[in-house]
Amino acid sequence: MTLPPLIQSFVLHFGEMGSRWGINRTVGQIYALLYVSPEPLCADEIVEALGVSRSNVSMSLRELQGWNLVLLKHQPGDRRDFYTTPDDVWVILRTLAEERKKREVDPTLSVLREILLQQPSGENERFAQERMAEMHGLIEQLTTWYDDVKQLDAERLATLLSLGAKVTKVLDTKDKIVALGRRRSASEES
Amino acid sequence: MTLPPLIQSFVLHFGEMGSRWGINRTVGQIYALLYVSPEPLCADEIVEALGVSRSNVSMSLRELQGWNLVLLKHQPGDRRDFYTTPDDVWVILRTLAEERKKREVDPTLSVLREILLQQPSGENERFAQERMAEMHGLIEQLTTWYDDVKQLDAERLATLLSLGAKVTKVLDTKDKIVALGRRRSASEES
DNA sequence: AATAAGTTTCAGAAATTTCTGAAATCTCAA
DNA sequence: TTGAGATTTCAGAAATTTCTGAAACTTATT
Repeated sequence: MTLPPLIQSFVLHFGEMGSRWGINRTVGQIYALLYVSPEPLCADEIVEALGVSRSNVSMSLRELQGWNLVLLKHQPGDRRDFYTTPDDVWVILRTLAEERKKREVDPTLSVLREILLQQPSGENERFAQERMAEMHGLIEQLTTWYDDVKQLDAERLATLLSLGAKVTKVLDTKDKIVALGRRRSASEES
Repeated sequence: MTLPPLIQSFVLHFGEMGSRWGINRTVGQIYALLYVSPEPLCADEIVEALGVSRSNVSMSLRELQGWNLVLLKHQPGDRRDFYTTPDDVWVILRTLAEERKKREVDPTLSVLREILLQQPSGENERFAQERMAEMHGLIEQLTTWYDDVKQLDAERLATLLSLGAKVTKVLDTKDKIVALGRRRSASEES
């Protein structure tokens, strides 16, 4: 691997982190490399930069495509495939969230649903089912919220984010105003 | 492994899922088992239930303790350690979020910060640093939001969740009311 | 201090995952 | 149709992770 030191640290870090997520080292490194490259890279350039085998790069790129984390570009008059990452970090975040949900949350949700349909035999199973129902409920709440929020355009999302917990303050204020309005119209009626 | 079928499916699923996260099969299975058990279990009961070695159970329990995902209980007059999971699913969620942040996000943030302090030499490094700054910015926004929101009590959190994207509607309404208020006081002034 | 009941550690075995090189396949152009 | 340039596949090698059994350790009790 022969990369500028600053880029190399980044790439190596993503390689390490890879294993904490479900992805492997090479996949992480390739992603990092593409992310910081000004121009799309072709497979051989990646081989060169990271010092791993051609076939490994091929398989890893395939996996990244499965995650929708890389884009394929073609240079006119060149038969090779060139790869980049989407350049808007928010887009990347959404994709990541979507894919992780698909792989990590949805399967669990469907296993839970299936089990909850069954008839428990015995007290232990009954109790277990109750616990699973709690878990199922929580996950469902979270995914509903997520499905809802992911529709928002970047701007509103940013507003919400920067407000953070202050949103509850706004909610409180609104309640007060509504209450005030009610009182007012009540007194007007009398 | 000799468990009621309904519980067995759940435990096995968590074992499988385990590997999609960073945790291994046994750790996942033990967690699932404890989660659905009405009473705390001791190590030997887990060995019995899952059919894995005693030492494996010991190491896995240790790892779960590292994640703060299990609680140690003692029965009076019994020297053995008994384990459970917290029973409030919201507590579990918070713990999970906290620990994953610590392991997956914080290290990246600190690597990024470190790299961003360095002086880029050459155009490629300059560009890479810019990209890293974008990533750093996004992560920082997210963690600030998270640090903020995690303070909320369960009730408010639930309200926020169930509102979902509707929060923005409330925000819009509030803006209108404020605007209205401004217009009113402006006309009073004139 | 000896013992007993329990837990942890750790070196190596077993299993799994990742990576490679060689061969197969694909695809466009002549 | 052939061939050159490129990508993909896949069987096995290499590396890593997980799991086990045996030994070491801890701590309460006699």
